[in-house]
Amino acid sequence: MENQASGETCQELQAALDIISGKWKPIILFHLLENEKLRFSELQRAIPEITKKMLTSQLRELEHNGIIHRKVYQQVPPKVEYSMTEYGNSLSPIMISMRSWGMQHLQRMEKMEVDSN
Amino acid sequence: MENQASGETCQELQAALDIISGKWKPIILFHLLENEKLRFSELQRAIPEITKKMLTSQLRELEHNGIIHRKVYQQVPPKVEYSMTEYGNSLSPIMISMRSWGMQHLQRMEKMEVDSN
DNA sequence: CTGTATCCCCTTTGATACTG
DNA sequence: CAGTATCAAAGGGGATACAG
Repeated sequence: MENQASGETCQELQAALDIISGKWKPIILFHLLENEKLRFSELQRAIPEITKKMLTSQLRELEHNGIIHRKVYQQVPPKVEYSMTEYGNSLSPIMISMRSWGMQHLQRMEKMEVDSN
Repeated sequence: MENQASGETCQELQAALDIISGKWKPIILFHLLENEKLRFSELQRAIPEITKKMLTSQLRELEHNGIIHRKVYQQVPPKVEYSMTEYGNSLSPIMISMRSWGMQHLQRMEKMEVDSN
């Protein structure tokens, strides 16, 4: 027990990444951070390539992790709104610094393309 | 062209995550951020569960992205040292904020376990 | 020591149809 | 509208053997 598996040496890193990374989570979070509330169908329109199945599963995971809130209106036809929780909003600093790093990275890549000519 | 696919609406986020996320990259970066230089075999010992194949491929990707430097000593037996590049070190703020968020998240999870009893 | 090359499995993702 | 169920496809990752 005193000698942890290395995977656990940076559990915190993994824990954070498990929540925000993946094929769809970043863009879902992006939209929910920008929009306060979004219905299921609005998210689908915002992310046309995603399937219902994937959208549902990713939203469920985020909800389960306490990042987003799912509000169901008991009516027909159904209406469900998703929004960031207060806890979810605590991810903002990370998201912001990643976006700014990523932006610089994309510019750097672009520049390297050009320079290699 | 004026109407981007939504996946591209947050390209920066994806770009950053592509580099730091994955099954092995976080822990590889973790070790290289803490150790200045590490040989291939030292990384293997630090991450016992990883296979050579995976370690090699992940290091290659990080190198290709300019995050780490690979220094080969032309000798027999071979010796290769990996280290963060200056550019790679620019990831530090992100890594640090992710670790601290992750740490709080783990505590929160733990607390919720307890509270549910 | 520092890798490559194969082969195989298994999870993740996607396509599609169906439902309350 | 907001999902679920099912099945098929794809790709990542592991085990192992080989190589410079």
